[in-house]
Amino acid sequence: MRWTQTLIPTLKEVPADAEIVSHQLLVRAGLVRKLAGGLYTFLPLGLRSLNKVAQIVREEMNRAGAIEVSMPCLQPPEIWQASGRYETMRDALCRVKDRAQKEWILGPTHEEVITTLAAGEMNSYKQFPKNFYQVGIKFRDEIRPRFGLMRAKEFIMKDAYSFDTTDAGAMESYKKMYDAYTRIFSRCGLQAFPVEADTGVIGGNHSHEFMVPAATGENDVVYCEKCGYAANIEKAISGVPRTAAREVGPEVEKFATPGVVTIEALSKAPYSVPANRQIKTLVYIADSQPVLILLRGDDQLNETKFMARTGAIAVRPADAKNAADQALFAALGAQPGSLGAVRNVPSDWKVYADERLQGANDMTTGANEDGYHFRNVSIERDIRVTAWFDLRTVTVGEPCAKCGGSLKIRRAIEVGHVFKLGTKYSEPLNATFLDENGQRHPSVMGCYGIGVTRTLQAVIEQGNDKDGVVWPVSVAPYQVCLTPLSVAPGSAPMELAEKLYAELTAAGIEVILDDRDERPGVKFKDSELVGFPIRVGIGEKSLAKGEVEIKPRSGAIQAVKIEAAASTVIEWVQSELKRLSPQAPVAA
RNA sequence: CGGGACGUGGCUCAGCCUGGUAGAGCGCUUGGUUUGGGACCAAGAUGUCGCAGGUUCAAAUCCUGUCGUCCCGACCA
Repeated sequence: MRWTQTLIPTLKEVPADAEIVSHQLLVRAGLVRKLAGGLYTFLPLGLRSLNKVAQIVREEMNRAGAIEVSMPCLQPPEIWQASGRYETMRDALCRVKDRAQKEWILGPTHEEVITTLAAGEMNSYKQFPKNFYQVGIKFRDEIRPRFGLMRAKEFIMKDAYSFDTTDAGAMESYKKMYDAYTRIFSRCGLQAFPVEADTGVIGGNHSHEFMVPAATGENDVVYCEKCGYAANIEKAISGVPRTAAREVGPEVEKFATPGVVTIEALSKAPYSVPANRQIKTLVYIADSQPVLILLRGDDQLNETKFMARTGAIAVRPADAKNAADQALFAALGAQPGSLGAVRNVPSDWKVYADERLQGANDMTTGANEDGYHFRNVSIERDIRVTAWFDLRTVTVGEPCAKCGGSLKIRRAIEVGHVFKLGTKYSEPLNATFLDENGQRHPSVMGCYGIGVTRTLQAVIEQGNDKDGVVWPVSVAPYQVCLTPLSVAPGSAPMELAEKLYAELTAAGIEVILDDRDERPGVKFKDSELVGFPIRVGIGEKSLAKGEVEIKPRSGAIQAVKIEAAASTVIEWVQSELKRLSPQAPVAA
């Protein structure tokens, strides 16, 4: 491709609406342009890189035995009602109406569609196992799209769905995808690692996310360097000890704490109750029902755990500023800051307590009377706890639950997610098969997603420097940029550039020839901004010495004899591709 | 949905407080000089100052509303 024949609108200045470096570079390097919030047009170079990620995904999915299909974006709401997600994912669904005012859903994911297909076509155990995948557009009504392609209203996703006859078979399918994902991200030059994850509204009972470490990521990952434990903070557990039991105190005692409405205030003089001897009482509304959540004063609630443990679909904290919620505080008898669960708790309210409080005594908590607290509280003696769960958020430095090592936390971008679904969709949508004995069973499913557009941006987020993008050769829009410093037809640099272009192209190398009549500085800066992995500089100066200049994007310029230029470039590209290919190939 | 910031030429921004002629740099067009790290000179084109009301003799500027964008939170595969 010649530079002048495509469209590469590079920008010197940082776009005002791009916050993180990968988003800035996507725009500055002329890869994408925004149409509206969360909606992007892919320009020629951006599309090339996107397609390369998609191609790597396809190759590895095929290698793992998955088969490609293509499903409609426009989906009937009926199948969403059947699975129950018409309600549970309601807020994330983009809905449209046709001329007859019939509602359609712009698919955010395709479990319902593929399961409907399987229900019709996969009726015998002899047809199993199968793993269907597609690469296509997904729609999410994101509350707040941000960071360019990272969280968009419309994006490209690879989604795969496996169907097995047994749980063990489903585990095997899961493992194949897990391995394929490892290979995919490795080939994209990404340092991605799997972590244990919550299953959210997708459902199922076993799940890993593939994370790319990045300060700008939207996820916190808890990990242990000693044993390799890693989990999304929404799921992570730790080995923190339970609250130390003390000698059982006397009766609960009320004491005045005028104006004290925070854990911190109570921990200071004259009260001096350490946060770890306080019980924090939160009022939540879970699926329209008020509940109390008890945590130790120095712990934070993990809402994802709360939802996962209780099965709640919609939860929110009661809001003292919300008139409707005031009735809840009135029922308890106090405002936030003086709440507790020792008395005044309506008998139909569930009280969930974090396991760290099990057996705790000599605790202090709100008295459900503004300006008063109780001390000498023994939680099992004085509080009606409906159920004990792990509800707290892990913090840095806590002991690993598996090995006792010190846990760390880092930010990361979620680029892939694998789920073992079980029969969550096959049962309601009647995806059943007959076994050898003529018995009908629901198929055992798994689902596996990769955010292709997000992966592309993650590659940039991980690969850049002050001059621009630093692409891995596997994902770069072009592998080589030929930069003749004179483009006059018939000039020596241009003649050689044309010759190298033909040779490299014939060898299967992807080349762009910068045939713009621009000054050298402009061409060098642009090639670095766009980030082509290798640049061949062809100017009168080096030609006079019988040489060209080969400059890897992240390495030093080297002078190479003209005769050796093409072979040097070819070898370099091939060795880079080999370096990015996974060490241990998986058998098909 | 709550909090905050911002909407001025294709891009980045100034001007607004204190109302009165719409500006700069980059980019673009033309000509010339340049030509190994984002050149220089000259000439030029490009704006209903997001939109709608209001105040005023007069509004980019003040007021109200609205739409959009970005950030934080909430929320979220």
